[in-house]
Amino acid sequence: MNDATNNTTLTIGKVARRTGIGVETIRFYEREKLLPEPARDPSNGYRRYPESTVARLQFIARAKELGFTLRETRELLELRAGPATCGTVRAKAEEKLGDVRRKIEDLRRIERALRTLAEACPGEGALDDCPILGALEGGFGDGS
Amino acid sequence: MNDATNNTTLTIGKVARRTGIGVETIRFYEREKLLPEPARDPSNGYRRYPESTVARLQFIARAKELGFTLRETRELLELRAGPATCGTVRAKAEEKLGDVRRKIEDLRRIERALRTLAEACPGEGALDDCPILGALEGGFGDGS
DNA sequence: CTTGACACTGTAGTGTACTACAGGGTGTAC
DNA sequence: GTACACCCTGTAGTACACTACAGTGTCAAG
Repeated sequence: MNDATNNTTLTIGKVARRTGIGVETIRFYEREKLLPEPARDPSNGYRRYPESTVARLQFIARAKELGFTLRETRELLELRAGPATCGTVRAKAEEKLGDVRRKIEDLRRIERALRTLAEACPGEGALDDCPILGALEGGFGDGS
Repeated sequence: MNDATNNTTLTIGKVARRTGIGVETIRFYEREKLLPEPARDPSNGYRRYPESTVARLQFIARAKELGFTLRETRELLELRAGPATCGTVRAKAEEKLGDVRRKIEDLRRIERALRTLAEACPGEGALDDCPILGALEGGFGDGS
């Protein structure tokens, strides 16, 4: 992450506009260790972010939308930056894989229920005429 | 959801133990309209929940883990209970389907990156020896 | 130089989602 | 009757994730 070969760095405001994440939130993420402290412009103390920060922040935003807490997101990001050995990375990656696969499976259930619902409601009609309106329930928790 | 034919109803504590969700949270969900108000035992005013409440609460818990806000969860649950016509249900269900599919796609990306990571780290070795440790980044936001 | 946007640090406040508690009532076993 | 678990309502507090603000410095255009 050294931009010595590429001089393009961004101020915090530029990063914010690029990502739709507020400057205050970006500084918050730095405090929470989701972002590394960026280099500073020596002449004014302003943060200078590498271009890669944009992708990192977009990852963080998406992870939040997928139900990951900030701590979990940080752990995902640290997989490549933290542990000392490859074996540790592998073990942690596989643990996270289990979480991710479960989320996918659950979302698939919701998708199926919603699709069934949409296909069962082709047009006009009272709700009483849609016998599959209970499709959303029973799709969960009981191992179907 | 009428238990006239099935007398089994549950007190709030039983529902809480069955679901792992606290009684106070259950009452909170009722206030937030995620749960309908249950019938009451006339002799003491206690809530009596139908058996189906357990599945409903498990759905709510899982939806939260999947990144749905309570409002979004409520909207999902209201798909079968709210709008007046089948056509409206269909339109809303399809809107939600879009959200769900995007979440699935994003999770798939994370899954792939994690799998790549795990497979690239077969055992011991310094992190510098894992050239794919950057797999997590760049997997997002750019439509790669 | 003036003006307005942008940046800084540190503190305070907001929204969401719970969670705990106070005070009091109910049920059951001993 | 006692003790304890359970229930009720309503209020207050906590955790998480931001978001706003105060006071001050910096930059760039006019």
